[in-house]
Amino acid sequence: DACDKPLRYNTPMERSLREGVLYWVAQIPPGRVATYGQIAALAGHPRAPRQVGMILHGLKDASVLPWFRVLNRSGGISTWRLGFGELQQRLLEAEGVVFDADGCCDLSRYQWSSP
DNA sequence: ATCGTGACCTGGA
DNA sequence: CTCCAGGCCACGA
Repeated sequence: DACDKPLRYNTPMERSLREGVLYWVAQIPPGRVATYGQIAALAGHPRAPRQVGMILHGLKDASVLPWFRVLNRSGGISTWRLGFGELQQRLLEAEGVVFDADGCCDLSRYQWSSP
């Protein structure tokens, strides 16, 4: 597991969502990206992309999970306000992801599709 | 236990 | 294209 926080599962659905998010984010290969909505759908909660962000935000040990490969629907970074924007863009650029002047990358080129 | 907040997205106007 | 409403639920106080 990629999170050192004790897992409090109130319902099977929570278990599914949290574990699904951690699992699917870990599957994103270097140089590719996924969207919050995509991860939510893969985890079985197509209407809960917001919670994906919350779950990633709650990670204590973020180093073992490629959280930075998750972008918003326009291929942009949603973590500027939290101070992670610079880091996220730098990490992605180090993997070859190119951002345009608007701070977005071309999802048709970089978005990962699950096998 | 409740409550407010929020790394988001979709559909309709 | 923009704006708005509603969904969804983890998280921390």
